[in-house]
Amino acid sequence: MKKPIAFNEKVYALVRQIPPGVVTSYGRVAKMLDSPGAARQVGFAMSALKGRRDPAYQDIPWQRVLGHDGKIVIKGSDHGRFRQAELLQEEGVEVGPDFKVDIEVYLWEGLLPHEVASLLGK
DNA sequence: ATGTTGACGGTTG
DNA sequence: TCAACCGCCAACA
Repeated sequence: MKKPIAFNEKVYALVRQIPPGVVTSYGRVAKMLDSPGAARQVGFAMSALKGRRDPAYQDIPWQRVLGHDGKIVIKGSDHGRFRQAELLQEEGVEVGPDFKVDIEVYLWEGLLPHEVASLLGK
C-alpha cells in the first residue's frame, strides 16, 4: 500500500458520482471520505481542476459542490460564480439571486461508507 | 522538515 | 442577519 490514492483523487472520484440535478457540500464530501475536517481541502481539489487539461479531469461535475448552506462560495472572480450558477441551472437546479441553492431540496443523498470504499478500490 | 495556502465550516460578537 | 475569527488538513514550495 505504498501508493495510497491521493486525497484529491478520492475527491474527484466521489464528485464524479454526483448525479445531475442535485448538489452536495464540501464538508459532506470530506465526511464521506472519512476526513470530517478536510472541507477546505476538498475546495482546494476543486480549484486545482482549473489548471487541468487532461480530459480525465474535464468530466468532473464540480459545479454540484457548494458550501454547507447551499451557497456558491467561490472566491476570486465573480465570473467563476456566475459560471457555476449557469451550469447548475442548465441541469435543473434552481439558483437564487444571491447565488444560493435550496440544499434541502436539491441535496444529494450521498454514498454509504461501503460504497465509498468500493469506489476507491477498498 | 517546516511554513504557507485555500472554491470550508462552526462559533462568536 | 452579517462579518470576523479560528480550527481543520492535505498539497506544495
